This record gives sequence, C-alpha cells and structure tokens, in this order.
Amino acid sequence: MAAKLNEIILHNTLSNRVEPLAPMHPGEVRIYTCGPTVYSFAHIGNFRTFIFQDVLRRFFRLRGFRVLQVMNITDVDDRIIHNAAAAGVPIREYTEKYIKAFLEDIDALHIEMPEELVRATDHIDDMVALIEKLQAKGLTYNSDGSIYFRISKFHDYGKLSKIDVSGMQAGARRVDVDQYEKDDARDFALWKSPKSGEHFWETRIGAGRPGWHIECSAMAMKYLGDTIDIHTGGVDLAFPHHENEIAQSESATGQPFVRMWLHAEHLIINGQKMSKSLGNFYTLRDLFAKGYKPSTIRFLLLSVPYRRQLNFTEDGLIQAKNSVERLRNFVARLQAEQFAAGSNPEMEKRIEKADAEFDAGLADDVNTARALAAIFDLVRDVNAAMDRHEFLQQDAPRAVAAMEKFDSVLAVLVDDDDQKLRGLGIATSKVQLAVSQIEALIEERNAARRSRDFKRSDEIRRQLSDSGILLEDTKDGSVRWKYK
RNA sequence: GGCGCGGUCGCCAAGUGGUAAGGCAAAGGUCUGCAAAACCUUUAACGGCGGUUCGAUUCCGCCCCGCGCCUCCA
Repeated sequence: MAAKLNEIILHNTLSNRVEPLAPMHPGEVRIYTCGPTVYSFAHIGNFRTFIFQDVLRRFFRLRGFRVLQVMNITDVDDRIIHNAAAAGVPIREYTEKYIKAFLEDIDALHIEMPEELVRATDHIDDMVALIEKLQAKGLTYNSDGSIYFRISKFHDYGKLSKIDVSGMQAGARRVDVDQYEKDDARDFALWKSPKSGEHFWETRIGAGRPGWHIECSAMAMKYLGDTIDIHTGGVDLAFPHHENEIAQSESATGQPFVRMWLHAEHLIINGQKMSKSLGNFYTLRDLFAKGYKPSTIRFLLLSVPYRRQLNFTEDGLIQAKNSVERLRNFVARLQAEQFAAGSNPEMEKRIEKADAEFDAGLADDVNTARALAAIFDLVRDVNAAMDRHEFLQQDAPRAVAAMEKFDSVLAVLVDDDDQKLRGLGIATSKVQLAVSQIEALIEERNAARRSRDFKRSDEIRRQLSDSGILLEDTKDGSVRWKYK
C-alpha cells in the first residue's frame, strides 16, 4: 500500500498491514505506550522502543497534530516485590530510585515526556473498578483469593498475536508457571491475593495487588477513552500482554480498545538476544561509562526502521557517531561560513525537495532510513554547492531552518552530550574547561599563529585536545571547535 | 512442533517487474605553517536452485542460513 499525499501510513499488528492514520478526534492523536517496569535500570532494548515512540510522536507534532500520550510506569510486580523485600524497604521507596533513573535517561536521550506519565500504584482504584465491571459481567472467577479472567468468555482472544490458544493447553512448553490455581491454563490473573509478607492493598474486591495486564487497560482507558488511536510497545508484549489488554478492555466496554497496534522489533547484541547470562546486557549508563554519547545511541537506535531487528554492535556505535558528526558539521558550516550575497532559487528548490522526501519517509510507516537518506542527500548537494560558490548568503538561513525542522524529529543535532553526561554525574573529559576558557585559549593560539609562533600554537592545540576539544582551522582563517 | 521476521557493496541500511537510495569504512583530491578536521570525487552489492515473464533483486515454489514469539520479557 502506497501512501497518498499527506497520508501517514502505519503497520497495524492487528490487521498485519499498513493502514492510514485516522485519529478519532480530529487533529489529535492519542497514544498509549507500555513504559518501564521499574525493578532495575532500563536497558538499551527498552530505549529502542521508547525512541521509536518518541520519533513517532515528534513526527505527529511536526505534522501539526496535538499528541496526547500516556505512558505507564509499572511500579508493582513480582520482581519489584521480591527485590524490595530483599532490600527491606517499601516498594514505593524501592522503585523511586529507578523511576528517577528512568527520567534522567529519557532526558539524556531527548525523549520527550509523555503528556501523562502515570504510576500503576496511583491507580489501584481504577483497576479495582475495572475488575468489578468484569465481575458484574460474569467474566471472572475467584480462586484462592485471586481473581482470574476467563478467556473462554472472550471469543476474539488471539486476534492480535494470531496465536492458536487451543493449542496452548497441550503446548510444548510448560504452561503453568504460576503458583495460583486456575480453571484453565490460558486464564490470567486480574488480581493476585497477597502472599505472606508481601505488600498488598485492601480493596472492595479483597486484599491483594493488581495483575500486570489490568494496569495498562485501566490507565489507558482512564486517560484516553474506551478506544485509543495507537498503542505501542515491544514485539514481545503482543502476546500475552496486549492480547490480555484487549480481552479485558473490550469485554468491559464492548468497544474496540485500540485502533492501531504498533510493535517495535527487538534489539539484539552481536547477533544474540540480550541476556544477563550472556553478559551482553547494557544499560545506558554502561554505555556512557564506556565513552559513548547520548546522541550516538539515539541516532543508532532510530536509524534502523522500527520493524526491523536492530543488531547493536560497537561498530554500529562508531558509524552512528560519525554520521551525527557529519550532520553537525554541516549545520556548523552553514552558520559560520560567509557566502556571497543573494539567494539561489535552485537552493530553495533543493531544500524543499529534501523537506518533502524527509516527510514522505516518515509518513511511510516511520521509515527513518528513508528520512535520513533525504537529509544526507541534501547535505552532500549543499556542501558541493558551497564549494562551487553557488550557495548564497540568503540560502543559509533556509538550510538551517530545514535542518532544525528535521531535528525536531531526530533530536541529535544540538551538541549537548557533554552537558547531559555531566548531569548524570559522568565526567567526559579529563580536564573540564568552560566555554570562555576554551575561547580564550583559541584566541591566544590565533595570536601565536599570526606571529608564527607555531610551538606555542601547537602547545595550545594539544592542551585543548587533552581536554576533549577538537580544533578545526577553516579556509577563511576562522577556527571552529567541538567536543570530540 | 505452531506462528512470524529477515538474508542487498567490507559494515549498517532503503527500494523496485526494466538505469539498485543513503550512511560508515576505503582510495584519490581540495584546503593547511605542520597536522588534524572539514569538504568533494570514486570504487563496490540483491543467499542458492527452479518457475512465471520479452525481462526477476523485486512475483511463485523448494532449499540453505540467521533471528524472534508460543503466559519473565521493550
């Protein structure tokens, strides 16, 4: 399916094909995103998915849509309860640290804050109300104080993941990993009775804690309505998590729960799935500590279209870093270099072409590779035009504006990596120099060069280099600097 | 076993029934006190075997290889 002019097409897991975006509320797109479970630091695989949904929402906004996005934070689950108990602290206190880390991480990666970032433990009442609704319809049963959803009562079960649930009972894998008693192995817990010593809530439906799936249904519908435009998450969540969300929500409301399901493919590392046993499990902080920049990681994670598995490698990081450099160098050149007066209509046309191609790429199921190619094409053509002196002074602001527009989606052009890393307490250079110090040293070096004191000028160049500052002597005699 | 995804230059990665984007790397060049950086240019690719077709990397079949999901999972 080819996109018509201005149409945004997206791949919907439910139909397994691309469909045009058609929000329920004109001019506004409502998105629910499965956020992190804060039992530990999020890993880069998580951020692949979060960066995808960030690119998506940024593109919607560039297209003039209002975005209402809800992201949940799952701050109660088995691992959290277990870890908090082991640490001897209340779960709320245990998760605080990881929520804070998550917020810092998304800030470092320029992932925009969703309009609503909501915690599961702040919505117990909403979950209880939803469970009561399901109980009233006779879709649940109690067992050992826990409440289960009876899947046999929902005939569309499996429509998202296309899974054959009838085979699950005799499945090749173990079926019942839970210690709770269930009528049918396929049924899932809406509400779990407390085990001894565990944190629990005293509610109208009894003491206990919510199951994972009910959290998302309750919070999504509370903020976004019974039917949501877009629900995003990692591919692994399609079954059973999203399947269960559909069963609960549609049973409760009788309405379609989600119009478009968007699933981001997984990231693998050196050809293998991330796992702790293989020792290839990276958090963002691991990578920052190894010297990689936030912009490098963001670029790498967004450069591969979201429905393609991304093989995360050291080489990939180097390539991403250099690609970002090329874009930043281009903008720096546009801003610093002096061009002949006037404007070249050809340049204006060329920039408009890039703009259209960038947009078309993203409108085609968020094809970031296509969108990036449009930018790099422009960079090369404009650089060549500048070399040929066909690029004029009035063209520069137009080109800068185009790059800034592209960056409203990419968010990698502004060189604030050093600042972001320092904010996380990670020092990036051996000697930290203030911008004013750097500029003073450059001025001193320029003076030395003018008096042909190359010994002194090379000394300053080395000193700056040791502090992570790279100098670039340009053709017109000016000097640019940047962080390595 | 069931379901699904993918194999395009050295690496990453678009795309198409008829001249195969882009990035990184490499090579050459421009610039420079030197150097670096930057920029330009160039090179080079559709897993295998059949089939359909005037023509297949693109459609169909089989095979080989890699990966994912099948109630922890982004």
